[in-house]
Amino acid sequence: MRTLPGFRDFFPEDCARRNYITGTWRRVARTFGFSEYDGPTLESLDLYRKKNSGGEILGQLFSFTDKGDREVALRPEMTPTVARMLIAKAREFRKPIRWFSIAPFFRYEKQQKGRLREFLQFNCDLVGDDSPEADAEMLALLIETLRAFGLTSDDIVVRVSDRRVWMDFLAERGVKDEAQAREALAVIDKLEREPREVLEAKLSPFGLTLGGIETFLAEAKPEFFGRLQRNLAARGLEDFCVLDLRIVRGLAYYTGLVFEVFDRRQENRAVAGGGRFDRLLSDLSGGKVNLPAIGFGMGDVVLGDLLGERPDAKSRMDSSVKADLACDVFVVVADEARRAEALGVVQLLRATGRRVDYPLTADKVGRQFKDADASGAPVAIIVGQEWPRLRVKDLKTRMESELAQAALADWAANLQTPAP
RNA sequence: GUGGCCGUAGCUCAAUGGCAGAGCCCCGGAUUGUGAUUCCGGUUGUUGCGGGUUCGAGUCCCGUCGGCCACCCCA
Repeated sequence: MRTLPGFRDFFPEDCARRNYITGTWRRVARTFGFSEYDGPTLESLDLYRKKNSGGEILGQLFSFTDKGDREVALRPEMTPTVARMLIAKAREFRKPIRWFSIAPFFRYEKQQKGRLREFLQFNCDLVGDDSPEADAEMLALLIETLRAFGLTSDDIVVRVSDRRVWMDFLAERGVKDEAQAREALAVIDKLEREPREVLEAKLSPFGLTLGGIETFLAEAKPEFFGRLQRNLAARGLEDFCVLDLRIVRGLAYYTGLVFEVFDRRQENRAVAGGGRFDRLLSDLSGGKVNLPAIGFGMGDVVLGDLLGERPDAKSRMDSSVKADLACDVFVVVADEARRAEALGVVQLLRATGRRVDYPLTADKVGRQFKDADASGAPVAIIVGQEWPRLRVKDLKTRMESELAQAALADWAANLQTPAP
């Protein structure tokens, strides 16, 4: 009895880790004025077959026929869903639209490090503005999100490219047909991975040479990148980005800027990726809605691995996990005859919003302190013979003081608890 | 989907073809109102699963499932 391959159980500690990641995503997106939205987990298979996704995603769909004979698929990405939502109500929202979502996705592929069949993804989209400043704003959001986890420009890098640069390059060399250009881009996408001879062979049908492309890669100084860097420099974020025209990305709908985030040591897969899709909404709506858009996705799997590997980021995550799992107060029932009073104390503390644990049945005081320690509570309230006075024990310093029962509500209101 | 390596207690691992073990974790105890560390005791196994070879298989062979890595691609 175990989970299906690529699917996960979330024990409390795993859940706390997930809460840390999703909570950080949500917090940063909100600081950029983004609103949260969501869509259905299950979609019509047609949504992905309309060849807007393309690439491998179609082959990785978790799809089946439902009891009503509909062909359906668990969503493998958010962009088609958000595109449909935007098309449905495009006129209702003030532009540019700033939306984010945090949701589970499914892809049927062989699981390995950084790749599961169910994962969470943070999706951010900026719709209705095609300016380079909008591009920079999205990269800033991406970078700030990673910074919020304690990652620095020594840990990660955003490799930035632009498909328009390549389209111009190809057009100048006679590759003008769009389908052909797309095939050529697929070869360029493999520059890092395939041997030179194979690349040469694949490029020659387009009238291209590997040498020509390498020269272009080395010498090209596209104008867009300088503008992007100046915008990011004004925010102090310029160290996070490098121009890397080798990034092309597999999804078919990208039209301009494209980017992927990697750890500097290149030990993991891409942490996040995205780009500009200025024609997707128009294409999907048959021209009814014509809004440019840029977006990115960040998965929880590679990010989680990376956070565990970087000491600073890890200690940040660990302390959040600890705070998430801990109680605020442990009530010790030192005298079983005072259990009723102890329950009153528990009730009062909980009413103030404190997380409270206590022994459900009679237990030795020594055992109770052990449990108090394990509960993670920084402080214990001891209810016993001295009632209506209470003893307050700081579980770290082991110092005790006395508190009148009548003063308990005020004491609880002033209790400092670490932010989760 | 293709290839390589791996699969023993909840976890980390040990056991020449010859009685399946250790550490950690967990639970209980060390004269009844105070939790570090310590000491004592206890539970935990269809050796992933199914066949085969052998007097005898955790160990060798075949299959299968699962995991890791690479390819493919990407969050």
